[in-house]
Amino acid sequence: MVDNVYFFGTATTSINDDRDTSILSEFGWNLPPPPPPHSGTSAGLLHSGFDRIITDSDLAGNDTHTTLFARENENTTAEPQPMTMSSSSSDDLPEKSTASGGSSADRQPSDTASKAKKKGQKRIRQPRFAFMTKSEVDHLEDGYRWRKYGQKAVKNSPFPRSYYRCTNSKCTVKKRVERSSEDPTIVITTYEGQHCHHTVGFPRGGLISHEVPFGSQLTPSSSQFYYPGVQFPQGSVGIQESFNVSRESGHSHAPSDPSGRIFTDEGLLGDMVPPGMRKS
DNA sequence: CGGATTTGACCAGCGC
DNA sequence: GCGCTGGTCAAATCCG
Repeated sequence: MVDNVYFFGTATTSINDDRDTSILSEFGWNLPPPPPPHSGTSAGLLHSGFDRIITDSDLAGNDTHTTLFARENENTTAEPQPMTMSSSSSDDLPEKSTASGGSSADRQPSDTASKAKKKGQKRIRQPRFAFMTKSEVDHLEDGYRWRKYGQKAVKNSPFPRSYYRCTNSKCTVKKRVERSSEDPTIVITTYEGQHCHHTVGFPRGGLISHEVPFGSQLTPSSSQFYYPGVQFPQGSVGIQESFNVSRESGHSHAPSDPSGRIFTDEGLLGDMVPPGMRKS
């Protein structure tokens, strides 16, 4: 597996205006799919089960936004969850929709959500994001650390599907990575769940995890976007600057937030690193 | 040696 | 009920 890459050091995408963030918030997510570093040209695929896809035209004004993403359609929700998550029984793949395969999770002692489910109850799925990127690399770096826990051959596709879990033990986020059978150059990444932490891996292998109290700002109703190491106020134009970090330097360009405050290195550190963890 | 990956087996949902 | 399929587990293996 490729070493984790600090997202700010690899971003090639920028989001430029309020409209962009409104589009993201339209999806009800505070964790927009991170733009992969290996972006290319966009593809026009929309898998069944997803309600829409964001295209370059949706993000007019962006210079290099080439990733398309969509939230899985929730119309098929079996049991809406009381708080913030809604479930979905549809799949993001072209083939028939299934809600199978979740049973194994019930065996996980740590998975209390699954534990709660008993016979006769459908597995409650967290909302999912899929986005497609033209890339030669299967597993796109997104700033988080993932552990691969499975790989399966997919029907009607010559390419296997890989299953990843967030390495943070408290984080239940999963993602699936597969190549499009229609266009092998397109990587389809599906995220399920939302990170409960900031995880920032640095190019040299360092890792900083910034825990966030569950439920405090993880809900779609929250006004926070989540990205590795930084929180984006919804509608903030600061998102753009936060992305505009050169790959070469791996350092921040001292972006400013909407109020004009400059994000110095210390400011970023202050946001990401508990004071006790900092090295001078 | 510890963590990550591989891979075969297992399980449950769904369609017929 | 049976077979197919997707999703997950877990032991074996790999790797830094």
